Amino acid sequence: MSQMQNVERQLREMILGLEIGPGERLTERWIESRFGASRTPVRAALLRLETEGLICRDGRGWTVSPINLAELEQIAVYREAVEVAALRLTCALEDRSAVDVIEAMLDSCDAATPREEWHRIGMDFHIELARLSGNEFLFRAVRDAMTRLSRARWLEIRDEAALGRAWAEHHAILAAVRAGDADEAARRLSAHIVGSRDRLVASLHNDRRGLRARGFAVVAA
Amino acid sequence: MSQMQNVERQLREMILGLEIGPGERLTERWIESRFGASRTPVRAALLRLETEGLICRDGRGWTVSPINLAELEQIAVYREAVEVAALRLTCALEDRSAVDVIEAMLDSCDAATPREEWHRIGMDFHIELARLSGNEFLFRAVRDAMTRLSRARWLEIRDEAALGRAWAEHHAILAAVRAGDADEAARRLSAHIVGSRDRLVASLHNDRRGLRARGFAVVAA
DNA sequence: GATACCAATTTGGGATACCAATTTGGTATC
DNA sequence: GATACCAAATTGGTATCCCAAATTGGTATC
Repeated sequence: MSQMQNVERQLREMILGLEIGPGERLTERWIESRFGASRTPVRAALLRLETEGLICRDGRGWTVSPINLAELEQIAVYREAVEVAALRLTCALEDRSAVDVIEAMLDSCDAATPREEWHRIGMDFHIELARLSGNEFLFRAVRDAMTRLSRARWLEIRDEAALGRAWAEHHAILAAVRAGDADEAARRLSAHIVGSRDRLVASLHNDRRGLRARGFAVVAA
Repeated sequence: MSQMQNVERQLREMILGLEIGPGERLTERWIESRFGASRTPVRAALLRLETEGLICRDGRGWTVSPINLAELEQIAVYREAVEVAALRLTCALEDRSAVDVIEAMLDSCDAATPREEWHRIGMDFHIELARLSGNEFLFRAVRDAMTRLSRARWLEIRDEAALGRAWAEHHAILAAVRAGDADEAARRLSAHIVGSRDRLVASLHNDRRGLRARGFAVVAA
C-alpha cells in the first residue's frame, strides 16, 4: 500500500481512536516524523481528512476538529433525511433478503463483546442499511455522517440499558423493512436517530467537564 | 490568493466550462505547465477536485469524470432527500423573508440574459434555498450535488419553454414556502427535481451521438 | 513590572530532484 | 506482416530543499 494511503489511514485511526484529542493542533512535520513519511503523502492525507471533517484549518495550520454539539444536532437532521430516503428505497426492493446479513451482524454482539465492537457495529448497521438502497450518494452521505459522529459516540457515556434499547430499535427497523412497511420503518428510524441525538448531546453536555479535563475541545451548541 | 486555490479554481472552471471534456485524461505535468504552478499545488487541487467528483482516478492517473447517466438518476434521488428536508426546515422558520432575495434572483433573468446566467441562477436557486435552512450539511449536500450536475445541465438541450416551465416551478415553490405550506412546497420541489432529471437524462440520451462527436465520454444508465 | 521590539525558530506553501512503474516506439525475428 | 522484445520517454509517488510569514523568546526601555 502506498505511503499516502498509509498515513491517511493511520492518522484517521489515531483521530477516531482519540489518541489525538479533539482540538489538538497538528503540524505536518510532526506527522511526517511520527509515520516516517515525507510531507507529500502527509499533505495528501491532511487534505482528505479535512474533507471528512476530522481535521480543520486553524489559520495557517491544522487542528483536530473539536466535538461540536451544534454540529451533532445538524448531523442528526441530515441523517434523518438521507437515511430515511435510503430506507424507503430499500423497502421498495423486490429482494430484501440482505437485511438478514445486517441482522446477523447485530446478533453477533453479546455480553462478552468488547465495547469497541458494539461501537463499530452500531455505526455499521446504519451504513450497511444505507448501502442496501443501491444509491451511492445516500450511502456515502450516511457513511460520512457516521464517521463524523464516531468520536462523539465513543465519548458518550452509555449504560447497558441504552445499548439494549438501541439494539431493540435496530431490530424493529429491520423487521419493518423485511415486512416492506416503508412508513413504519421510516417512523422508527427517524425516532431512533432523534433519540440517539438527544442521548448523545445530553451525555456530552453532562460530561463536558470530564472531557475538558482530558484536554478535549468541546464546542457548545 | 495562494497558488493552490488558484489552480483548483481555474481547473474547476475549465472542467465545468467543458474546456476539458468529460473523459479526457489529465497529467499533473500538463496542469503544472498550463497554470505555471509546481506539482505541489497541482496535487492539492486534484485531490480536492476528486472529492467533488469532477475528476476520478484512472489507474495511476487522472481523468475528468465522464457524464454518467446512472449517476445523474441517483443524484436526483439524493437531491430530493436533502432539498426537501432543507425546504421543510425553511418553511418552519419564523422569518422567511429571505425568500424574497431568491425570488429577486430569479426575476433578474429576462430575454436579454445570456444563457450562462440562466444556467448559474438555475443552480443557485437550489443552493441558496438550501442555505436558508441553516443546516450546513444539507446546504453542502445540495451545493455539491449541483456542482456534479453542472456540466450535464449545461450540455442539456433546452428549449425556451423548458426554461420557462422550470422558472414557473421555482416561483411556485417559493410561493408555498412564503405561505409556510411545507407539504405543498415539498410536493412541488419533488416534482420539479424528478421532472428536471427526466428531461435532463432524456436530452443527454437523445444527444449522446453529438456528445460523443465532441469527444465527451457519456456513460449509459 | 509592563511593554515594545528584535532575532531566532518554526511552520506551511511551493519548487524540484529522484525513483519505480508504466507506456510507448521502434526493431529484430520469425 | 505479425509479433515478441527491448530501450527510451513519460508519469505519478516520494523526498528534500527553499522561502516567506508567523510564532516565539528574550531583551532593552520606560
